[in-house]
Amino acid sequence: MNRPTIKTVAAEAGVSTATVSYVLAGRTRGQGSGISNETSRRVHEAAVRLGYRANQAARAIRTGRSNLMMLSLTMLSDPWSLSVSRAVGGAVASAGITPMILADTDWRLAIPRQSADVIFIDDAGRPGDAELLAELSRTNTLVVFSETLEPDGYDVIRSLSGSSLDAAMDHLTAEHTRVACLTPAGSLRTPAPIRYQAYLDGLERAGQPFRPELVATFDGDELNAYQAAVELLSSPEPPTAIYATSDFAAIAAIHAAQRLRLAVPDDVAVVGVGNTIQGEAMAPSLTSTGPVGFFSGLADFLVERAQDPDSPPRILEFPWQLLLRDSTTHHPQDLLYPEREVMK
Amino acid sequence: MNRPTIKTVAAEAGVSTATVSYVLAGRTRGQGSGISNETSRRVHEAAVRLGYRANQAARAIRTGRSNLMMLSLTMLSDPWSLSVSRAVGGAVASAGITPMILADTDWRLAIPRQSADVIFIDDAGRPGDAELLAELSRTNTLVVFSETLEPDGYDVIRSLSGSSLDAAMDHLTAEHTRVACLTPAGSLRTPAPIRYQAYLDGLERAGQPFRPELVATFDGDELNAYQAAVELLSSPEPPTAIYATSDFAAIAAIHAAQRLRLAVPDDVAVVGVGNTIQGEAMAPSLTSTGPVGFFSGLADFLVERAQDPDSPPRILEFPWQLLLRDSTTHHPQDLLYPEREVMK
DNA sequence: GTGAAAGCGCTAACAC
DNA sequence: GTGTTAGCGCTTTCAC
Repeated sequence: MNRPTIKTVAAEAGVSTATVSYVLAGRTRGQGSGISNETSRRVHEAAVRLGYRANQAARAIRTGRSNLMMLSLTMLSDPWSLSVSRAVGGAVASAGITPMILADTDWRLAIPRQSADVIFIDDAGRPGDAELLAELSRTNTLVVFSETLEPDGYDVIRSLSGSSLDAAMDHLTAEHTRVACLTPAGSLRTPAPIRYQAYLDGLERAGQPFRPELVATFDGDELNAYQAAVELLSSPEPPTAIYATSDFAAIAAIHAAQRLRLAVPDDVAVVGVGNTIQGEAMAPSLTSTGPVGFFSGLADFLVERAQDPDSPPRILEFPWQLLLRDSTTHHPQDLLYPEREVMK
Repeated sequence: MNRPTIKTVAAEAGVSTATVSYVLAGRTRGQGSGISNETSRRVHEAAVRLGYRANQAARAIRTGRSNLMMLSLTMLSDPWSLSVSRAVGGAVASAGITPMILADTDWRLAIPRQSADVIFIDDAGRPGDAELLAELSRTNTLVVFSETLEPDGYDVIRSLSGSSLDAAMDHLTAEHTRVACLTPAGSLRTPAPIRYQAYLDGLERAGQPFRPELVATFDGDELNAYQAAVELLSSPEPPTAIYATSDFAAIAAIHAAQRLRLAVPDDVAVVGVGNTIQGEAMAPSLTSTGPVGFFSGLADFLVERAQDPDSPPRILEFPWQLLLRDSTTHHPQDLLYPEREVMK
């Protein structure tokens, strides 16, 4: 399967490799001058006849651009990841960029082995990540989603969840005295991640005690979240409300409740975090807090960055809102609790 | 951000580029001879100090191998796609191959622009695909999932659903006289895809009439499937059983039923196709038909093919079984209806 | 044990 | 209008 090269095509068309390169790049050469229609036609014909397709690696080495965008998505099954993929897929279409997903892989190990014009990283929060990212950004164009990092050679995408998480907790504690939390096991570290901290703060604001038995943790994906929720809801004194630190966990909690024949929201109210389309579309629709315009904003920024790698690193912030839906209230209102506007 | 090259490292370590290449490849040079420990140490130190990382494009152009596996997954949100991703992620780990997902994109357009050591294509059935794949396989190593294509320069992965789909329909028609079908809109073409044909055949075998109003179609993903199922189940004379041509559609149908306060399986029984982990884990667990050992078998084969691109194209077939679970029967049995063994 | 050098396929000055 | 040519960063043969 000896692949035809630009040389083969040049020979076949009876022109030089340079001409082939120019013709196939669709460029008119030099200024003022161009390539004759006759030559162009011959080259195209030869290329088609031979089944020629440019070697991307060779092009990349020469131009320094791969026209690749890499999305490192740590948990692909998370609806959040799927939303990112979908939004990016739409945004890149016209830009000649191909988005590739690096799934369920630790970017800390994988990035050094790959390259792309721009790399999006969806989880950077571990100790040491700041240094590692600064180091990697010397040789890669990085866009990092993080609620805590500051730009340092790389861009930071941030969604300001702060007071909307508080609003979510207040929404629950206003009517419930047994509010549980469903969160990844890693959340219990100190200092607590912002989403979990909001749970602790919310209880305190409401003057409610912290009960360890109301904190359910899980490792990994929705199946484990589901099992954790089943256990939580099967306990002797089950919660009447669940604050889940992600939409997918909240969705798993609702499925768990339905499995146990508990009515949502009557027997148990559920709120998520992230405001995903999946939560919005499920039944009952999921009350959640999330950034507005986040996915399309992220996608547009990634495309912009892929095309202009050298402009100074930026920070992009998205305001969050609490969106009340059927999983916490029977009478869906169009009420939003708008966050102060912090878009920049 | 001038990236250090092998040259930079060579200068820093006071050796030649060839030596650097050998040291960093971890190879002992020539036969018998080797690289002195001292030199090796100096090179490694220099590489670390400079933050050197090999340019993959340059390596690819030289060796003809990218160590990349491309998974073209047409509908990423489909649990089937996630299972493929997960299985492959596990299988490649030790082989030094990085799997990249090309999501929600038409491979017919995208493949010519990219390259990888091996490319997996998950939907090839359109007219003209056979020719296009044969053409592409001249310059790519392809593994194609298809129930109809034959190997032709590329490998074919096939799951033999045939009689297990019949078993699924027989399972429904044995107890139901209003069996609906939930399937993508594209299925209605002639000739009918095998999964939809099995519905038609099943009705006929049972001597039941075909009722157009019991065929619900949808475009795209689970949200649309969900809506189609809601409509179907809200109709004046709703079905008492649904044959969905995929697990994700079946899962959407169960959610739709739950939304409408219909009990599964009492008010409506549901079977899926594909036997995904999501269907197995949901509540009620989903009766489905699917290949056994498919995902791990596919993943292993992809890795094998990535490492040995030149052995003759193969066809890999996986037998299907009907797995009875809670979405069609109240007393989950461990009964399997084993397909005749056709594994090769 | 190590270095020199060729060349992978492509692009972009520059020459004519 | 088109051809020549110098590399991009890397691997690998061959010479020392």
